[in-house]
Amino acid sequence: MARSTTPPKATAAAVPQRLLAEATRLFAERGYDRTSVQEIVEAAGVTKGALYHYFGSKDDLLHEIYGRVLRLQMQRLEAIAGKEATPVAERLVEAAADVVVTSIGNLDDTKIFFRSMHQLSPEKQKAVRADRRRYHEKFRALVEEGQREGVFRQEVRPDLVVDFFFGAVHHLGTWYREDGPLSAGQVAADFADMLLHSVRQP
Amino acid sequence: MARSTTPPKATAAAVPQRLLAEATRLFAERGYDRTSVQEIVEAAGVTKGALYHYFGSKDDLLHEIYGRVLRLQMQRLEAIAGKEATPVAERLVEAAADVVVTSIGNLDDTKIFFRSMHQLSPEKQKAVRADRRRYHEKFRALVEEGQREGVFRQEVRPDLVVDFFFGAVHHLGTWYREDGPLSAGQVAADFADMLLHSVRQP
DNA sequence: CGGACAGCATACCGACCGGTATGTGACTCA
DNA sequence: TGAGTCACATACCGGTCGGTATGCTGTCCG
Repeated sequence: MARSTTPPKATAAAVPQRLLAEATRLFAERGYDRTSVQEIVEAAGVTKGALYHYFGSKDDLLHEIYGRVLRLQMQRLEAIAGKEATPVAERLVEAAADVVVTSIGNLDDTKIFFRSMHQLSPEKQKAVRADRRRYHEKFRALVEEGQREGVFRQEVRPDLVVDFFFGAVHHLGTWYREDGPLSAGQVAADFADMLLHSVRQP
Repeated sequence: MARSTTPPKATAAAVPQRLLAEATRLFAERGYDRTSVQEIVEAAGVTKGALYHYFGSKDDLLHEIYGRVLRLQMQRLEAIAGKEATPVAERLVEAAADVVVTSIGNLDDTKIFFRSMHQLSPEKQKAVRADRRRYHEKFRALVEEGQREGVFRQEVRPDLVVDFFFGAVHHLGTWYREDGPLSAGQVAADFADMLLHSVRQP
């Protein structure tokens, strides 16, 4: 790995990246349990020896996917929530629309994320839950900030707002079709609009 | 089956009901693919012979669960949506709150419902999707009715409202805990409230 | 130039898993 | 009373799966 940055005459991408990409595709399509490691390595054009050279187990692949999603979303949320010059209602709308667009843009990841938590080993599951919790708390903080400022209604429970909205986001993986009539931006705008109306002072 | 309506000295309930109950519990806990028929029959106190006497296959059990959920929810929605004397906004709120309470009341069913669609055979999957579609259409009709009457905002897409809300409902199976601080009624009231505020004229 | 090691490929294993074929006792009915 | 059938139990099967042990080859370093 250290002698040449990227093999010049490789098939397409480096082997571990190819394995992860094909695993993502297959996990999203057939589900984790119904995808065999044999199918993954065949799709990537290698053998099991290669997979177990780079990954310790099948659910290491899954854990990688979860880590990728959480890192990306956490980073984007932090960037948006941190704009202290922007009114909180605008930041909430922007964060909501952004997570919808990003979830649709990586629809395979979204499908996997909300369906395959239980297939992780207990320790990895715990780690993922902790990260997701931190993410939700950051999102919830926006709602609480809006309530303190008086722009959002006091009677809604911030944690329920978050669970409500992210239920809808996770569900995207179930019904959204890339070739459907709605663009990611349209869905994002409507979802963010509904979220805003559900919390702001009438 | 015809000679005695219910065996008086049976273990607890009739065998097929017990099988379905244990299967539901196990599917919700470990997932469909990670529950073996051996585990199901052991939990029910019988053997595989009994299971395959009453059910054609493992995914017949799953299909039964889906049918049970859809029949129940469709029936309840029809009862609520049909109250023509009640204003549409009230009917929407009542239907929304009811599906939340019912989903929490049958939390195992809810967990299974939103996770295990892909484990059904293609034909059964098609049938379930068709039923769920009819259910969503009935719910969507309430939104459209409110828009025609002018009590709901025109700019929200009714189908997106439905996908938004039922995403949150399905997600209940992931985060709601029976022993948590929130009662089913509290969640139902808040969810219904958020739904109403997200669609009604300001 | 010769080990050492990374980067795979090959071959193989034991543990299930869903499903089936067959047996068997209790009960019904003619 | 005996033939038939329902309601299961028992035993078994072929196939698949995640994982591993081992072999091979090219490259880099000393």
